[in-house]
Amino acid sequence: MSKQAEFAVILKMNPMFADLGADELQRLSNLCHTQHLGSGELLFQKGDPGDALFGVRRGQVRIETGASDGSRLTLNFMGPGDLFGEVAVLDGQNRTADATAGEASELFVLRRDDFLGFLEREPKVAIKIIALLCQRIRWQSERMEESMLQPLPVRLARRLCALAADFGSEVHISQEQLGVFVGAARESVNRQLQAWRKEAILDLQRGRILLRNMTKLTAIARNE
Amino acid sequence: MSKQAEFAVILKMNPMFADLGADELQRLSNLCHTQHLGSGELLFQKGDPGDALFGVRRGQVRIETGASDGSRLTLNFMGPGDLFGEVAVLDGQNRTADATAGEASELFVLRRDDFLGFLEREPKVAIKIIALLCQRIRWQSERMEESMLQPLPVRLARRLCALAADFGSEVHISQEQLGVFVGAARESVNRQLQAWRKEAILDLQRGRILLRNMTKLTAIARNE
DNA sequence: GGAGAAGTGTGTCATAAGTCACATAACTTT
DNA sequence: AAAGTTATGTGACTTATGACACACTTCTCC
Repeated sequence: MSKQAEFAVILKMNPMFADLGADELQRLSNLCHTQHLGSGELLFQKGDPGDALFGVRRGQVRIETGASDGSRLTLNFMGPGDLFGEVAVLDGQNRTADATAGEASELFVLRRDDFLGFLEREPKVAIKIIALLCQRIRWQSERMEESMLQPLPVRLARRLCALAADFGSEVHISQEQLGVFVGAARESVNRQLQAWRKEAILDLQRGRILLRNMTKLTAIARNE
Repeated sequence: MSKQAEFAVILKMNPMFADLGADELQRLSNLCHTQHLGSGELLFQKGDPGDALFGVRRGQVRIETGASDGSRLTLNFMGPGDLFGEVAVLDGQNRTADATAGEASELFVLRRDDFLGFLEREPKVAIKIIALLCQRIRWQSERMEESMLQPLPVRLARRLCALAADFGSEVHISQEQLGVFVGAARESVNRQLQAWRKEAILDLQRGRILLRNMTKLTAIARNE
């Protein structure tokens, strides 16, 4: 499979591009480049102009932010097939976090200029993108309002389910970071996790959470 | 001033269209129609296709939602110069609330089909709209996360400031509705308002709040 | 003008979750 | 292996806010 075809598949997996026709997708993929990163190498940092969209071909990229005390908090891991920077490439705003390679990686790169040129030549695609952004706005405003009003156990269960979808039943994250994710104090996170451990829903290790009973966890996430 | 020129001014006032050039704006305004509504007349209801964007030329339109118990909650008032349905016109999704005329009104109407045709002819405008939608997404995710984590007094002060910007120092809203707005219980809203009344920040009347000291209120909203 | 509805003011209580404080456990570095 | 650092576990306390209950006031409509 050609590089371009591989990129097209990644794009197609992303909701933002899922609606595009095969021909449109192919013309778009033709604009991509690739870039190699050594382990630990910086891809971009907070404040850089958002001049490209990236897809991970192999390796791993960590999206992290430097906390005020100098420590770093990981916001997300991007593995093969993941796409990031979709919004930046559309509006060109500065990056709001840093991205570094967790291991030697190869990325697909779609430059903003190329993408905008494409949209100008294909206004029908631009309109599809507009519709998708609108959906995202609606979805966001529904979810955010709802989600932040949910009690902590629900928010926590949802986050764990989301992480499980990406990493399987062994989630590698500290309770501190989990707290940042769900907007709660570390201690509260710990107490809830302990309660679930006693119910055999999960097991805890230093820096790791082992999900034992996803059925119960998703039930809690649904807040029934 | 022609009808179209009047509509162009309204569009220009909205962040979504503020970046458009005068020529683009003029071509867009030429697509508008007008529509008259009698007092109490229904403009659209929840579930209707979002097939147009509206601007209020004169009168008042209430955006409201039917609660499950049959009572109605007003989500917003749109007065002369206000624009609503911008998102619906872009993505065509169904309306999520009802709109009825609070008094005899005249509206500018920009139909979705006309607007999409315009975007197809002017891809540069489509790209500007995309950038604006992206901004809105970023803004939303920043604000929502931050906003819901703020204590009640801050959320309340922010909402009052926003209402003051639209209606001046005499805000006509029930404490119940205010509670819905900020996601809090009516009683909690009342207690906070009482505290502010004692500090001479505002005065309370049935269905009305009179803002006396915007300086203090905005200070609270900034959460300093 | 009387009845009922809608809006407001307040007391009491329960509870979720934050904060602080400290103990313990697990990794790292030298 | 000792020392230091980071992560986790837990108790005690505080606080904001929701829930319920009820009195009181102001509107609306026959």
